[in-house]
Formats: sequence, structure tokens, C-alpha cells
Amino acid sequence: SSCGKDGGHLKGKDRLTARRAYDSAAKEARRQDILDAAERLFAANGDQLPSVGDIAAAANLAKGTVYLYFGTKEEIFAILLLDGWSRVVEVASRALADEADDARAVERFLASFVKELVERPMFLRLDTMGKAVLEVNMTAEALAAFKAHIRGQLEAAGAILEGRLRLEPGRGAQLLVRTHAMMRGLWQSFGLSPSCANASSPMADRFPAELLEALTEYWRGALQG
Amino acid sequence: SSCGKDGGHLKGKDRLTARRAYDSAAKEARRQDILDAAERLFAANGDQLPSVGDIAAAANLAKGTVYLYFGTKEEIFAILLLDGWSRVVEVASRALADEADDARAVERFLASFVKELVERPMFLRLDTMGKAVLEVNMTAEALAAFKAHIRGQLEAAGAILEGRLRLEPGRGAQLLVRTHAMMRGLWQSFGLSPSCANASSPMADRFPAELLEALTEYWRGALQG
Amino acid sequence: SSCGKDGGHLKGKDRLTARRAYDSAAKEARRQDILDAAERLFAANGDQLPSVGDIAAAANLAKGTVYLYFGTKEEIFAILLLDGWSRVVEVASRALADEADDARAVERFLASFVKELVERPMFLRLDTMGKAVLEVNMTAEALAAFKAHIRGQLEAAGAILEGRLRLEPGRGAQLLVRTHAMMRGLWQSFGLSPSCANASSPMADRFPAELLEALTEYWRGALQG
Amino acid sequence: SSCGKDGGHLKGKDRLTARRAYDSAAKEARRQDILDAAERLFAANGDQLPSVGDIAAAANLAKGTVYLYFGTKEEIFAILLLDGWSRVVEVASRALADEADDARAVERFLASFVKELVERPMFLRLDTMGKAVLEVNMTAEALAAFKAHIRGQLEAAGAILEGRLRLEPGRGAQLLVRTHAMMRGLWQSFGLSPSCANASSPMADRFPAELLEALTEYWRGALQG
DNA sequence: TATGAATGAGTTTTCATTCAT
DNA sequence: AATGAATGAAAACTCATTCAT
Repeated sequence: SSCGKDGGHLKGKDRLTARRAYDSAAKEARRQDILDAAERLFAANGDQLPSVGDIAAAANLAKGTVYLYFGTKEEIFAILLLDGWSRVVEVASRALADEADDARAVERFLASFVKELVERPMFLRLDTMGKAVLEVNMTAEALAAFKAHIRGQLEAAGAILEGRLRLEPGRGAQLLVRTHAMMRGLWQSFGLSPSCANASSPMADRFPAELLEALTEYWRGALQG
Repeated sequence: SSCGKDGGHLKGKDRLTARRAYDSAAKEARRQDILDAAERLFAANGDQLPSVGDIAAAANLAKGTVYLYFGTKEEIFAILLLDGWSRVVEVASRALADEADDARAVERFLASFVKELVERPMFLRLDTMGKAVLEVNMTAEALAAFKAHIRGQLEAAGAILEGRLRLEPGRGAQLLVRTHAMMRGLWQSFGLSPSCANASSPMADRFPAELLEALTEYWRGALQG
Repeated sequence: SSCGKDGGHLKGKDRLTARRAYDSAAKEARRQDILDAAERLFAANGDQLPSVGDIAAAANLAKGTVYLYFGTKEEIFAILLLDGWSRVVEVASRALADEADDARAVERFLASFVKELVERPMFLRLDTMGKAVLEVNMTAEALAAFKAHIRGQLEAAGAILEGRLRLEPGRGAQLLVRTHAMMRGLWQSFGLSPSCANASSPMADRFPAELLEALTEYWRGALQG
Repeated sequence: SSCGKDGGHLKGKDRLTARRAYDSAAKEARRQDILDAAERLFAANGDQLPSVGDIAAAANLAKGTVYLYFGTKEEIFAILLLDGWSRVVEVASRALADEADDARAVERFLASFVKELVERPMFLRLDTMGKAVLEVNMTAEALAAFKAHIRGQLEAAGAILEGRLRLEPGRGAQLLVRTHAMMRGLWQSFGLSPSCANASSPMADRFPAELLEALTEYWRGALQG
């Protein structure tokens, strides 16, 4: 706790009232604070979503304030998941465009995809938690929005794929869904929770290579058909 | 009355004490009763593990008795999962042997695998619940045993594969892991909880075909390399 | 969107600042706006006092503004109750004067009283909520003022009664208190909350007749003594 | 806290596990303990229902145990109310029978009724809390049972009245409802919460006399018609 | 062996009120 | 005067697990 940039020094242990976010920039910042706190906590802690109380404390806010910005704890993590997914897709898509040869393009796409994922284990863990954790306790509304958003992303990324590789409509999204599926499934077999990440675990180490290999095999079969 | 929300009223006793299981056959039967009750409840109910109280009631036992046979609620479901996995692997392996031609053998193996799974949605659901639900609250010991058992099964089935398809050692298990991964991941995208299974849901309907197609693509790529 | 359960999402501002009330006429109008909003909400909703947030929204004001005009949520409803009570007493008193014969006068008084009440179920509901709801969270001061005001009204109305029916001093107020008591009690037995008012409810329908009958019996006994 | 019979001396402040109630006598006793604790707390404290935590502590039990015996906090108090009401009705009914002359019988009935009530201010307070407090958060089922029970009592007591005073069928219950109404209403005007019961309060003192007088007037009018 | 009463940690969520702007 | 972001107290309820009988 004594290492790292705190950005400021709190006098006592009792938190003061947080500065109020009046304009929308400040509000967005606060929202982001909460998201960051949630992510930090989840990354550090592990297999379960942290409590709202902990998130609030980590964001230096009162519990109620969190509910000013999010309707539900699960909503917070759904958004985190969406954001993570966005970044992954974006980076991988960019990699796809950088290469002229088709085979090389796919190769780079996959490599970039895997690299991006491996750098965000927290995203992987979140992604694999499943309905039982994430979709519990979310409004039908919020859930629908969440799923719609995902579908949108998927289709956009699918379209890029289709354009670059001259695939039939719908095929891009399909490949992505299956790629995602492979990732999710393999992570569940090989991934490690942070609580076990102490020793050099052979399992976790193998994940990137396994994933890349499996995806390469899959894409080979898929593009050849 | 066997599924919670009783509004608690401790009054007279109404159920008789269950017959005591002295010899090990009786004990095994009782153990199985509990497993059956748990499976039944989970199959019927859905996205969350049923409570120990409900399981005990469904098995016509007292809560404490359940703990005589299992250390933890999660243990029960881990075993259920193992059993389900056994059956799937066994059936699929058998299908593999029935065909002389390699390509046809794989084809039948996959078809059989998918068919078996689709008939046990409860197994799929359990399999995809993930650590966050299943591995929470299990002894390190039980967890290790659980994983060892899975590994054992995997390797046995892998060996069959290797024998039939003349693969290198280790390759069989690898293919199975990836097949499993694809299944898990796709189920999470397409699968449905029983609570939503009312209308003719296009998603759930698509799962078998999607899975078969994806696996076919994967195995094509894998066996060609 | 004006009744809670928004799922909180602090983003951009959408409502304009309300016109400021500088002179006392404008202030009085604003005060009335709040009271009206509160009444509307309570009439529509039912068994619980609406939240300050909802009242403010319904009055097109910010929450803080409400506290510029009232010290407490409960105060708002206490005033609403007072006002309702005023109107009822006034109308009933007028009915009393319109008739020459004593018995007929009482008869008309009661009929008018009951009619007035039945037309304002919201007033009845508010009146019967009791201390547990209304007097909680009110300043001793505000509470005292409230009760003093009621007493004042009561005595004024009592005086009218005494004059018209040639009763001893104090007897008018006493009759009114008991009349009020009968009404409150019967409403609690027969009255219906708006949430249950869907079907043709035999209970609620009987209230007016029951009340009139009971009051007639009471006054007969009281004036005869 | 140092005055009064504790009935025992606890060593430390940490409570030990309560003795288990195995047979139904012990269970009934435990149930009664909870009811007693709830009543004690409510009597002492006042305008709001005590929290389940407090009730449990007062009964020397864990919170969860309370929920073994009652489905809801409100259920506890509904039962308390029912019991209180039973006793009042019973005592008053007995008084009715003790007298040969009709007028005298009614007189004794009312006196006994008022006396009984005045001795149980806690019952009066509970009775006047109203739906907003008591019926909130109760199962539809429990609520229905509660109301059915009340109706039953009412009709039984009404029948006694009808027999003794030679009234038409239904008239007895009607008189009781109106008597009850008058009591409830007057208590709300005159009754005092324990928090205010410090000084010699003229209001509270007047309640018994007021009630008796009002009821006498009402019954005179009612029986004469 | 079987029972089931007792435990109590653990979390979400609401909302009246304040007060910086 | 008006605003609305921030606060944080407050409580109900569940359920896995234990252990006295």
C-alpha cells in the first residue's frame, strides 16, 4: 500500500465527501472511476464479483453513489466486459487489414487476438463467468441492451472479416462466434484464477499457445471448406 | 413445498426417519438417491444450483444426511458433471469404432457426440456454469480429485482416439479438449436456460447444427495439418 | 420514468431550471405545486407515501427545492391532511345550517359528511395511515403545530354544532371527535387501497352505507342522552 | 438495566447457542419466546415495529432462528394482534353473560371491554398501526389467513352477542365492528406512544373515559333503533 | 446413521436529507 | 432560489454448515 502513485494524500482514514460531478465530463470521469475500481478489485481478487461496498470504497465513494451511476452491480461488469470485448475486436480487426496475403492476414489476426486476450486475463475471467453470475440480477431491459450491443459489435467485426476475406454475408460473424467459443472453452480448461496464480502454473502458461494452435486449426478447416 | 419459500413454521414433525443404510450397498444406493435428486432439481430449475435443503427434501432425507455422503453441495454437482461427461465420452468413443473409413469415423464420432449432448442439456448447463459457481466452496482436496478424474477420463478417451486414427501420443486428448472447448463456448452463446425455454427459441434450436458444423470445421483443419 | 426504479444513470442534464419564485405569490404557487404533486401521487399509488424524489419530479422541481418549502416529507402530507379535513368540515357544517328541523339537520349533516369523504378516498387513506407513518420523522415543533391546527379546526366546527343544536360548550367538538373516530375505524375495516380496487369489491362498496348507518346510530344515542 | 428479574446471569456478552427445541412442546415454547420478545420490544419502544435483529437478540436467538418460526417480521406482529384481540373478546364476552338484565349486561360488557383494552396499550397501538405497517411485506397467503382468522373471531363473538341480546343474525358482528372502529379511531386521537408517555399526559388519561362514554352512546343508539 | 434446529456471516438496495455550486 | 450529486444508515433475508440428540 505504500508503493505506487496515489495522486494525493488523504489526511485521516475517514473519507471525505467526494467532489461533486456537475458537468457531464466530470460525470463521465466518475463513472469511469467506478468502472476502474471494479475492474481493479476483480482483477486482484478472483472468482467472484466484488461487493458493491468494496467497489464504492475502492472508488472513494459512498455506496449510494455507485447506484447513481449504475443500476446494478452486474451492470458494471457487463459494461466492463463490453469494453474489453470492444478493444479486443478492434485491435484484432486492425491486424487483419495490415497484411496483403490472405493466409498471412488470418495468421496475424489470430496472433493479435490471442496476444490481446492474454494481456487482459481479467477480461477472460469475466467473459467466462457465465449467466449464473453476470446475468443474475440484471433488469430485462439492461440485459437486452447488453446483448444487443454485443450482437452489434459482432456483426460489425464480422463485416470487416467478410470484406477482407471475401466471405459470404453472415459468415464473418459466424467465424467470430466460433473463435470466441473456442477461447471461452479453452480458458475454462486452462485459465487460472488469480488466487492460484502464485506458482509457475503449467496450465496457465500453456493457454496462449494452446489457443493459438486451436484457432489456427479451426480457421484452416473453416476457410478451406 | 419442496422448493423453498415455505415461510418457515416449525411445528410438528411429519416425515419419518429414513431407513438406515448399514451395508455399503445401501450406502451407495443412498448416495445415488442424493445425486438423482440433485440432478432432477437442477434439470428442472435452471440457472442456479438448487439448495441443499431442497436436494435433501427431494431425496426424502434430512439436510444433515446429505453431508454424511458429500462434503459440500458443489461436490455433488462436480460428481454429476463427471458422470455425465463419462457417458458422453463413452458413447462417442463407441461410435468411433463402428466405422472403418477414417473420415466417416470422425463424422460419426462428432454426430454422436453432438447428439448425446443435445439430449442432456442439463449436463451442458452444468458444464458451463464455470468455476465461479462450481469450484467455489470446494475443498482443495476435492477439487484436485475432481480435476484428476477429468484428466484421467480425458486421457483414456484420447488414447482410443489415438489408436483409431493413428495420432501421436497426447494428440487425442488435445483434440478432445478443444472439442470440449468449442462445445462449452458455443453453448454459452446459443444455449438456453430452462426458464427461457418456453417459446420456440431460434437460438437454442440452432445449437446442435452450429456445434456440429463448427466441430466438423475444426476437425477438418486439425486432421489435415 | 417519474416513479423511481430508473436503474440510475447519471449522464447529461435534460430538465431546465424551474422559474424562480421571487415574490410571495409565486412562492405560494410553488408550494401548492408541490402539494398537488404529492396528492396526485398518493392518490394514484396507494399504501405508502411517495418518495420525495417522485414528488419533486411530479412537480417538475429538483429534490432540494422541495426542502425549501417543507421541512420534511411527512410535513407535506400532514398539510394535505389538514386541508382535506378543512374542506370536509366546511361542507358538512354548511349542510347543517341549511335545515330548520334538528333531526333533519343532523341527518343532512351526516349525509353530507359521508358523501364528502367518499369522494375523497385519498383523504381517508391519509387520515388512517396513523402515527407510524405520518408522525414519524416530523419535528416536535411541526407536530405540535399540526395538532394545534387540528384542534383549532375542531373547536371551530364544534362551536357551529353547539350553536345550531344548542349543545353545551365542548360537546360539539366531542361529537366530532367521535364521529371522526368512527369514520377512521370503519375505513380501516372496510376501506380499500387503490391497488386492490380492481374488482368490484364488496367491502369497499359497503363503506358508505356502513358509515352512514353507524354514525346515525351514534348520533341518535348521543343526542338522546 | 440493573433493576428487574433477569431470571439468569449470562457470563460474557457473547451469546451461547440456544438449547435446541426438539419436541413440539419445546418448539411451541420457543415460538412463544419470540412472540414475547417481540411484544416486549414493541411495548417498550413505540411507534415502529422493532427489527428482526432486535427481536432475535431479545429472545436470545440468532436472526435465522426467528425465520425458522415465522416467515416474516410482520407475521409475528399479526399473530400478536390476533392473540390480543382474542383475549379482549373473550373477557368481554364473559362479562356479557354474567348479567341478567339486558341494559346491565351491555354496560358490563362495555366496561369490561374498555378495561381490558386500557390494560394492553400495546395491543391498541398494534391495532392502529394499519396496513401501511402491518400488511406490508406479508405473503398473500399469510395475509388471507390473518384476515380469515379475524373474521372468524368476529363472527363467533357476534353470535354470542346475538344470542344474549336477541339480535338478528349478522347484527352482532356489525355492532362489534363498529365498536372496534370507535376504539381504533379514538385511540388514534387520544392514545399516546410510549416515547411520549413520560409526563402525566392529559390526553392519554382521558382515553378510557372517552371511549366508555362514546361506546355507551353508540350502543344506546344502536339498540334503540 | 439420521435428524433437523440453530447459527450468523454476508449483501443489496433505498431514500431522506444535505450542501456545494 | 434552484439544483441534483453525494451521502450512509438501516434491515431483511438466505442458506451452507454444524452438532446435539
